[in-house]
Amino acid sequence: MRTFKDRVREVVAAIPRGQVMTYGEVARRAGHPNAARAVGAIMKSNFDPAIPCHRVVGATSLGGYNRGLDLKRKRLQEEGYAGV
DNA sequence: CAGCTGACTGTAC
DNA sequence: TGTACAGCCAGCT
Repeated sequence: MRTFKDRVREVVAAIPRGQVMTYGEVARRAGHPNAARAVGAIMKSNFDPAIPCHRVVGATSLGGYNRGLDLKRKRLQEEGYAGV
């Protein structure tokens, strides 16, 4: 039984380079439209380098990053994200 | 098993 | 335009 967490990890890992997704979008893609908070809580606990959690941003803010928000911004800019 | 926590989101002032 | 409040869900203790 894949938990919501596992699906979120898959969804985030499937985000193409240069593109970002909001917590709400990820939650929706994972099957839970209103579980944006749960997504954030999961990302926080997830230190797997295979998960580009820096591509997950908030709808009104950048959100956060377990390895340093500065690194997140840097990566997004390098990938071509103009939302910074 | 029940309660608390959190990288959210949308609405209201 | 910016800040504050309430509602929402799953994971973890």
